[in-house]
Amino acid sequence: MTMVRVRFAPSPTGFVHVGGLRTALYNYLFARRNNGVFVLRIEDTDRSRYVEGAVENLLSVLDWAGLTPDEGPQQGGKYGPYLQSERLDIYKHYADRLVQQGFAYYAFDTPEEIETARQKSPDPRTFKYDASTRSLMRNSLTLSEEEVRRLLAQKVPYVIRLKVPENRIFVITDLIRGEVSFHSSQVDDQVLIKSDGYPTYHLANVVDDHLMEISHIIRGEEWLSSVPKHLYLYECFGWEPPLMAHLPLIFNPDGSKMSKRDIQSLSLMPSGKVDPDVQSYIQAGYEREAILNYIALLGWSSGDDREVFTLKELEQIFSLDRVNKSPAIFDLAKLKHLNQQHINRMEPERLAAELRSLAENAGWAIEDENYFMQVVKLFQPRLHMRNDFLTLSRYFFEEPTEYDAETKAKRWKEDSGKLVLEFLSEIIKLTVFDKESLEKTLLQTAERCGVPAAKIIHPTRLAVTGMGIGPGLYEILELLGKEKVINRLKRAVGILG
RNA sequence: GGCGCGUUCGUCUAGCGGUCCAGGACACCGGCCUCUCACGUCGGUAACACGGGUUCGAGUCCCGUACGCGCUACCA
Repeated sequence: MTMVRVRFAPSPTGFVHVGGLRTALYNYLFARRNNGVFVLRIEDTDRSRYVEGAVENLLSVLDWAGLTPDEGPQQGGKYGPYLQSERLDIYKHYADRLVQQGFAYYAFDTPEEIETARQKSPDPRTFKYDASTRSLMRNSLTLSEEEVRRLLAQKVPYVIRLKVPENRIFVITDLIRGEVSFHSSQVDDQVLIKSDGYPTYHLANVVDDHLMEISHIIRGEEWLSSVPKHLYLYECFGWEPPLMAHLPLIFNPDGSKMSKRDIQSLSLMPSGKVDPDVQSYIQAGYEREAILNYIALLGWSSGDDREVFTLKELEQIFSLDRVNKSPAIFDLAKLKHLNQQHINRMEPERLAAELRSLAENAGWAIEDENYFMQVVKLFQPRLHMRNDFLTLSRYFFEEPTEYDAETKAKRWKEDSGKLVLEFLSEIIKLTVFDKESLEKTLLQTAERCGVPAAKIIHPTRLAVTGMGIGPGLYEILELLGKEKVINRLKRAVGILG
């Protein structure tokens, strides 16, 4: 059994796509599950699409996700370099080898000439540079040897094209889709080396996957159609192709492809579209584990009824044969649900640490660690997003300056001020200020005044927190402490009447 | 247009010929819990694209149609 080696091979286009992150995740999980190696290779062979900082961004997102490569531009490895732009001589070497062996040829046609040929062909829509047309073009198959030598010597721009044979059937056994076959008549003489000397994806990919000893290719379905070219390349080189698994695509809620252009700024789901940029979700405050968990579920399921998984758990149970074939639609509601689930299951200490840095970044001064911890515990079960903590728990750190108008209208009645003062006069006497005695005191006060407990509870909550929602009142009061509670009640009654 | 892939509740999915008048999750609706909001819990609405085969029996296998998506670049 040979070593499992997989790769994530993104091209740095400026941002990491949700689908790209899932591809990285699946590769990572497959490697971990099979004690294999996870390779990161940067496919930066398109100079026209070069984006400043794209590689750094990619690296930082992977790092954030915890999908650390075993080999890659940062960690190195014996199969490097891992940036294709640093491997140009390798591709050239292999392309030349194909030309020498007659599997590929030089083509000198300019884009304009090809366009002209297309227009003059019987059906411009189906025109291809292939076995049926290459004899009409300017290439080393139609030109004399001397002419070819002369053109090369004169540095006339050229590309190297793969000479795809006629009447062949290429069959792959995809790990997810089963057998898929293609007739060679539908594949064109793919450019291998562009006129700028850079390789195309197809050449670089095949060469690198072989040289880096990749055992399984796990990538998006958009690549399925180009597999025959790749298979033929492996054949020409005399190499064994890796096993392949083509993943279903991820779409917008309206069924369209997730595209960066669909999104204006950060607003999610403007019109049946969803932001494809992973960075947006990070910035929006989603939990790392929740995002990974969610995208893992887009195209894969565990087989039992469990859906909430940590990365570590996924590493144990992920398998390619539970990946399905049909495309998935990205659903923010489910992401949010999983986000809440992950916050809920987090170790309180860890959540506290996360929330503390969040709060401190927002300018909060946290003096009492233990107090902060108690507040966090109160809110953990009711946080859907960690950012909500800032608005929901603020009254624990500063006195409310405003009182929610809606709650005031609904809960603060004629007698509320009086009842709150009654309650206040009782709790002032308390020597033990815990939730049990507070509850007992409140209930007794209510009974003494002949009103339902709710008539005191709600106004008190509003007075102390400024809000109508939140954790249990007695827990809030206990945690705030006697002094603050007394001050706030007095102040609120003065303001609310 | 050509080629390829896909099609189970609104969404993610389970299902690998009978145990499926189709199960789970999100969302939605209702109940319980309860001082509120959540959490939790109980229940409800809701799907095998269509048409032919094969078979004693099809969501499950085959063919066709429709629809969707991908590829069809000197982009990946």
